[in-house]
Amino acid sequence: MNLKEKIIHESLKLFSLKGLLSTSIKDILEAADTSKGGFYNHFSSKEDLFFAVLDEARRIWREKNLAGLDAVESPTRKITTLLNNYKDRYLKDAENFPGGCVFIALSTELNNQRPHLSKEIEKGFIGLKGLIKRLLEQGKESGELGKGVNTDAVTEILFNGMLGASLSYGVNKSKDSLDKSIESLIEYFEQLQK
Amino acid sequence: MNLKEKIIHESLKLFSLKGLLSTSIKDILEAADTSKGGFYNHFSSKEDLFFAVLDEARRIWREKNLAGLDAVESPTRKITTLLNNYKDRYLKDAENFPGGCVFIALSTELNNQRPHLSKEIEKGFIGLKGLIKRLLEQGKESGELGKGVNTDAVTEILFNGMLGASLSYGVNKSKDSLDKSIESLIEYFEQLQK
DNA sequence: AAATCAAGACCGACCGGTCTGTCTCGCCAA
DNA sequence: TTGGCGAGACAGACCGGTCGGTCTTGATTT
Repeated sequence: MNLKEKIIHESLKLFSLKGLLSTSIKDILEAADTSKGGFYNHFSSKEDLFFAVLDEARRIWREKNLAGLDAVESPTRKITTLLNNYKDRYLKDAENFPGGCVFIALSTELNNQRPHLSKEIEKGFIGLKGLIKRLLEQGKESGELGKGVNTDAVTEILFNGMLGASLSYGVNKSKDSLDKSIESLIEYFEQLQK
Repeated sequence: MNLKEKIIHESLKLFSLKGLLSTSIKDILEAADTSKGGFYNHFSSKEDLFFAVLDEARRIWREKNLAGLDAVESPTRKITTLLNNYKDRYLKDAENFPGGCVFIALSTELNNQRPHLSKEIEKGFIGLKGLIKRLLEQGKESGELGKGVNTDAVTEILFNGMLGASLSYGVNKSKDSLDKSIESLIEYFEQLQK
């Protein structure tokens, strides 16, 4: 791993712990064991780094959450797979996200102070919500979900449930509690398939 | 409103917008139209102010969310009242919380940087979760909820749903979306009562 | 020799907090 | 009634330290 990648990786961890604004360049330099010269050789500014970190975070998000999704045919089983990935592979990934979901940390921090940055993060949320809704509608078409199911409402509950679970996990750091949160969501979703 | 109250009130707004660490004393002085002398005459430090703001935020939270709850007898109707209060009286209260729920802003910011402060905020989350669970169990006793209802799981969904809805609202600022989030939660909860 | 990379001194701006000084107002004595 | 005084409220200069960012310098690589 070269210096640029190391800086991105360490910054990702720090951002997940402290957000963008509370992470100083000095923090990053110490974590990556380098200096101002080393840093500004690869990044033109902190904001430049932010976008690089965001790209890497998105890549990891997909890698963790979409793992094995293609191998599953059933849309409803894709959703439960996603939920389990989210719980076990993503949120518990303390190597990359020691402070919890970096998107939540960054979006709550930047919403009202750096709208142009938080807009970038919002795209990911919209994407996830869209994915859930698409899968639900496919589940309806395939007959796995009854025609009476309100896909919009279920999307809301699953999506907000995932966000809420992540937030709770950030606060209480309890894996048991996280498991319960997501398992409750899965239980709810499976009830719809009867 | 005297200066101390004004500082608390303005700080509450700023904390909801930018959190504690990103709000500078200078920001507060300008918002409250005062000076260092005025500020430190009433508060010994920024942390001292933090606790005063937290107290006030909790008072307002109760005032908004628990409004009319005593007048309702049915435990399940208490929950729907709470959800509607949360949506209409609390989250949309831009006067006190222009940046959205201040507890979420502060807890995500402070979780990993000021654990002793975020512990204080966590108490409120635990309290809300406990309230929901208690009401659900009362609903089970009174027969409004079937005996097969898993109160723990429903608590998870309602609580995380509320957090997720607040977080989403912070990101997209859409009242329509907020309405949909909470209404989906209410719809889900009412399904359980059949 | 040229290009690349990293070290760290340095810059102006801003941070939370301290301290001195000024002003106002209530209290009490004459 | 009035003059003097002390306490509290507030203004803002000032402190050491940290912020993001720039720039010079030197070492290493090709």
